[in-house]
Amino acid sequence: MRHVVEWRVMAERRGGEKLAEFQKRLLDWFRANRRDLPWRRTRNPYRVWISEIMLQQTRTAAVLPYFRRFFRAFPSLKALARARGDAVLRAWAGLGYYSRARNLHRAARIIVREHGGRFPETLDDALALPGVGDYTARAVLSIAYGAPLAVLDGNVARVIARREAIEGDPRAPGCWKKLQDIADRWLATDAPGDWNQAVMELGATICTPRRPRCGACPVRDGCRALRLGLVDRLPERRVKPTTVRLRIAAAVLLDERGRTLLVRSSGPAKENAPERPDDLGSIFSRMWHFPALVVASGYSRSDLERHLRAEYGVDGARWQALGKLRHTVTFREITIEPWLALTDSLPRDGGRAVALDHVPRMAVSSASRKIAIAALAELGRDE
DNA sequence: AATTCGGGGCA
DNA sequence: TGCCCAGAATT
Repeated sequence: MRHVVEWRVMAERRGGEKLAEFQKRLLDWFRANRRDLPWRRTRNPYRVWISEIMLQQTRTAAVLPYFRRFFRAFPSLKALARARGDAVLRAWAGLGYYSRARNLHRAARIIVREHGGRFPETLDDALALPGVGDYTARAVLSIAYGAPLAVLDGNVARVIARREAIEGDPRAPGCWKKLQDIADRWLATDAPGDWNQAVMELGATICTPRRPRCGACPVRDGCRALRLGLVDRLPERRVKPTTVRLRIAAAVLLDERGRTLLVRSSGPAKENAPERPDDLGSIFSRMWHFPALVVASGYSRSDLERHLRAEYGVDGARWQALGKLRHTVTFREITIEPWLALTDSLPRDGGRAVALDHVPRMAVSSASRKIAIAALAELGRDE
């Protein structure tokens, strides 16, 4: 028993030494090789915050010119808070994800109003700001204030998945949690900001998604993926079934009282039957939907007319094509071609007649909602 | 849990 | 073309 306890203590000490050595090697490498980026010149929380928002899903090279320009236009958090919304958006134009700019502006005003113009220092206060999620809050607080918080982003996830040979899709909720736990354990608490940046820098420049440069890696000792020959297979690619492209024609019938026809597809032949990609019922979430037909690219309106007559015994007069809609559901990418058709009467059975302007508020799939809104918009234009 | 939001680099 | 990226908000 005594031996077991001693062995455990020894193992933990060895683990601790290994961790400390790993941390030192990576930090030394980072401090010697860090890129000289404009947001690394001070620890000004405003500067760090702006850079982290801009860097969300965006490459460093793309951010550089925008950061300089943005910072010239809005040199301080208070200047940003005072600015007009359209001025902020102008400075953001071309960078993409424009809700980032809107949230940034809103958050600046909140910070001035509620935090005396200084980026908040606690995790909860930071997370309460619009546009600040788990990653950004931890990044700003650790880099600007030295808070002991480990970040987890795409780079860190990849480094951890390789070093610890973690299998599974990193973005799956369970796996992400496990990765965050490891990131927390790894954190060099005496230099959280440098540590976080070091791991991300490693992922961005050495431990890259494809063709990582393991020969140049400062911490290749202790990398399980490298030892097991799994570097090219980790992290696991996200399982994304090949998308099926599908074209659907849908009819928005309209009688004189402003009512339209909704129908419901019969379910699959049997429970747990493999789902066919062109199963209308599943496309519309097995809810009420407009009469629709899977069509080829060269179909004509008469195909849709024939379908309506055969299935529901209804004829349309005065057809009008509405704009094409795109709808994505899991592994399907659907182009919907909605048609508006005036009719004298709706069928008594085989479906239900409801007011068209009521459809968007009904329990229908988002595809049906989009179609109804497009039809209503078209009708509104005529008036 | 899945989708949306953008633009660019790279194989 | 498809994938990936210093993610967050919404439904």
